[in-house]
Amino acid sequence: MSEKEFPLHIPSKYHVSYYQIPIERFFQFGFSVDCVVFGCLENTLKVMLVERGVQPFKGQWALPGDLVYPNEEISTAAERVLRDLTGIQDIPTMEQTKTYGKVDRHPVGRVLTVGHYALVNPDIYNPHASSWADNIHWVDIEELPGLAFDHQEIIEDALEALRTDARKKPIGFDLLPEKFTLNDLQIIYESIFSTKLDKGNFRKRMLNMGLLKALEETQENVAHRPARLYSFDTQSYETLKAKDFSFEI
Amino acid sequence: MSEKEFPLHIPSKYHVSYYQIPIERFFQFGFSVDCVVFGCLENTLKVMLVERGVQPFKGQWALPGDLVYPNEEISTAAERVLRDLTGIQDIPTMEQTKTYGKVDRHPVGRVLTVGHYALVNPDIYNPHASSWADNIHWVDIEELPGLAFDHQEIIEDALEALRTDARKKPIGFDLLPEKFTLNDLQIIYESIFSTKLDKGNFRKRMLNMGLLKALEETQENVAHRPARLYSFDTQSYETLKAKDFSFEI
DNA sequence: GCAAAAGTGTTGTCAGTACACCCATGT
DNA sequence: ACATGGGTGTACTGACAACACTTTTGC
Repeated sequence: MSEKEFPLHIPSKYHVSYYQIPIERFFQFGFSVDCVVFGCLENTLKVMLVERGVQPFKGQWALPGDLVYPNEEISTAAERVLRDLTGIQDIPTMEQTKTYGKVDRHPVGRVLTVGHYALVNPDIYNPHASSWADNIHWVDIEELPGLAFDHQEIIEDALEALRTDARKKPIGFDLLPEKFTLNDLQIIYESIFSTKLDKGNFRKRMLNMGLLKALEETQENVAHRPARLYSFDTQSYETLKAKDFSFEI
Repeated sequence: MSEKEFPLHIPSKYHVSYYQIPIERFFQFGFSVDCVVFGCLENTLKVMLVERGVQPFKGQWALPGDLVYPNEEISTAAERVLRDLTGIQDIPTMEQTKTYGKVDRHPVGRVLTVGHYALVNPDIYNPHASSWADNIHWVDIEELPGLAFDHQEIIEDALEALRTDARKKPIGFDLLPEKFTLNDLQIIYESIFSTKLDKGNFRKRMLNMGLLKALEETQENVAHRPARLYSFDTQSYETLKAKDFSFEI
């Protein structure tokens, strides 16, 4: 990308009249996006952290994030960050959480950042993590290291947002591969909410909702009765949503 | 406020190395806050709108909002907007909702805005509205006029956030005066969720939660049996919150 | 007395919980 | 055979919805 694509288009057409201050003075903010990427590895909810390759905070652990280009949409920027990191083209879930703008949060100047959370499934993150293996780590949400900027706070808020959303929308499925067992699903929810759930009751609720398509396949090579595999029934979800059905957990 | 308080402090210490673009280029964003102020008038949930006094969109209906000063916190800016408008010093509820940043959302340049919602009660908004009477209106949420910028969308999202929060936190009380009847409270919730609720069941739930202090006072000069007045028991709420009690409606 | 809204009580249903039990597979 | 997790059934309970009823005021 060339410098020409970054014109400095300071506006001058209007003035903020009430204080007699030229409006250019208000156009000196920097602006970034940060992504809290959740994944489920080893039956635990983890967050993707990177080692920063640029100043400030070079070498420290941080969330994947970047400055936004002057002509780039917020959501596009967040998707770009995640795509550059993992190669994912279509991110199933990417939600804005909150915006952080403390005057002194960035040593370079006044930089606001828009927090996001994303959910990725094992089909995706396994192959691609290796290309950046040195500086991408999946970290248990209970064991976060010291982080650059206010990224600790951003993660905490993202986790809260994830928990709220997970009660109302079937986003747990986005953390699973295409085919999964009911136990896989239960583990996801136990991990998100840090609780234990009753097996029988969990199964009944999930199956009664009509969002699962039972496949003919079962697990293989397990030292116990093999579990049936299911997949998320997107079509059924869309029809149910239309009739003011609501996912509740 | 003088111009001196608005220095142009373009940073130059660091460079974004991966594209060889000087970091100054990324510091050309404008940044504002917008407030969706909810109040309950005539037993209906309303939103405060203002007639814009400056360009762009001068003369059109819009949300109260303003550009943020380079050394001002986001929350401070939102409180300032509301204080300038209503004289309120301590806003009981002011929550960030979402950030809007479409490239073309502002005709002057790239301006991001952080949406907020605020709840105000009749004790406050009645006296102060008159000082700006010409250009402040309370509008029924079902009957919004055409609005400047993307303010329609900001209101819709704020209403959704209000509804979500109102189910989990006792914020309905912030829309009421100090002393209120159970029916007043019921009307608030009916208005927020646009539904009808059963009187008996609503009373039972509210009283059982232990968040209401029954006063010795009753209504006066009503053409029916006068209702008992209640106030919100802040102290009880704090103790209950500590024991992982959760408000649910 | 009557209208109007405050305030109380009763009943049935349904969803969630706890928990016990059987089933199929690898070693 | 037995360990392991998959999968099913039952009984209890407590919250909530529906609705009928009594009470207190002004006119």
